[in-house]
Amino acid sequence: MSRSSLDWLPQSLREGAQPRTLAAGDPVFHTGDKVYGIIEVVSGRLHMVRHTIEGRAVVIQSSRAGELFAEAALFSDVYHCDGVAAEASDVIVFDRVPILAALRADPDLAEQFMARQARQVQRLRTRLEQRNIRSARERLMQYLLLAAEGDGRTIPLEGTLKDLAAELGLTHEVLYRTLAQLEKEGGIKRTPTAIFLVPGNAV
Amino acid sequence: MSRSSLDWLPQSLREGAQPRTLAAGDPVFHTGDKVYGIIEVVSGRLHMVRHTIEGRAVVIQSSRAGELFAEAALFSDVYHCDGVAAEASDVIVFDRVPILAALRADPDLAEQFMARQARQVQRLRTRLEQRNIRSARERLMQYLLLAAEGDGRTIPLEGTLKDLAAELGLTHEVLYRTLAQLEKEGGIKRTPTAIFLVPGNAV
DNA sequence: CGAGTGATTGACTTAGATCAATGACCGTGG
DNA sequence: CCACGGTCATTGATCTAAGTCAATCACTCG
Repeated sequence: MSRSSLDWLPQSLREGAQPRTLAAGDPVFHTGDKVYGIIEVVSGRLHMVRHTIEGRAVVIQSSRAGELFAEAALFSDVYHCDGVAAEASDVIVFDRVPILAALRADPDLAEQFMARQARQVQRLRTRLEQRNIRSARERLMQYLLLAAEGDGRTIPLEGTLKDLAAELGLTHEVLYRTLAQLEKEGGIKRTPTAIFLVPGNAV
Repeated sequence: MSRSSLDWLPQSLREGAQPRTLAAGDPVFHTGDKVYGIIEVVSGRLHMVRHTIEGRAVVIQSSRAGELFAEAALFSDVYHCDGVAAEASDVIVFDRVPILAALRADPDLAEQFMARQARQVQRLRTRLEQRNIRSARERLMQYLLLAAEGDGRTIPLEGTLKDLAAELGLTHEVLYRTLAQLEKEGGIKRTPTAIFLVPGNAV
């Protein structure tokens, strides 16, 4: 569904853009930096991170190959989060000014951009909703149900389980335990790269 | 800052719009309904609600006088949440089609709309970040610091404390206790309509 | 072959959820 | 005008699930 999701960016923009190669952990911007543009992820994975008062790092957004990163920053002066490469990644940097100009000039482009932002908002709302589920088990199940691919049973694992724990707002230990328990009870099956829901074992 | 935030909607759109008066609890749309348009809140307060598997209601967005409600739905076919009036409210309903047409026709309007959506995204991210703070006390403090008005000390209370508890993802009991404790320790002062931070008593 | 990290499991603690009860404060209808 | 049902605010007692600390094993990367 979002495989080649950037086809809509006009060729003229792609030409002025700059490719960069990042190693895992490389920063792409810091909180407070002036916004220079937005980033397309060609391969790998970028994370948007904030730090709580207690120093805990929070992954706020994760963009994978074919997705944009930090779109919302287009309309800000400075970044409000840190951006880092979660793994070795190739990206393309689009300068801010030409993008904004293109959005003004091309209503189709603008509409698509708005539609993406709207989806982004809805996804964030969904995540927020998830967080209102207190039970680790139910939270995880809710996530798995929503994250299941077309067949409704397969959840491919991008990144590590630790990342998943962070996204769910759980400690990794609790996630491991809950997964182990669900597996023992037959609700899910696991491989290193995916989780499978076993139909008929919901709750 | 967001007092008269809807001035940017062109007069032509306002003319075709329909006013409605809502009593507390009145629904404005249900999950799965076809999207008919977006809503401006003239007075009162609208809530976007979802229901978790366990039947708990989650307030996902709250729009107050002068704000738009369910903008993100413009680009969807059906609503993904329930919309209800949190209190007696006056609203104006803008039909979907003319809004979309106006956004295509007017680059300024489109740009402003995109900027709003971007802010929306950032606000949601901030809320998500808040949820990663586990301690009720720190979560509350973080909220108060961010929600403080210009003077950096006053947090006006819209709605009930129960609503605030829901927004923070805490039970109301815990919120009451935490507020009581903070007050006892001198970190905050309270009136029925506002909370005041006492400088020099952070953390 | 270490150093670093992820995955996993055990033991223990605690903060927040839950259950429960009370008083204040509506608004409303008789 | 007042009694009554409803909700909010508040506080106490108790419980439990998630967090925390800790140890082990398997990998991978240089």
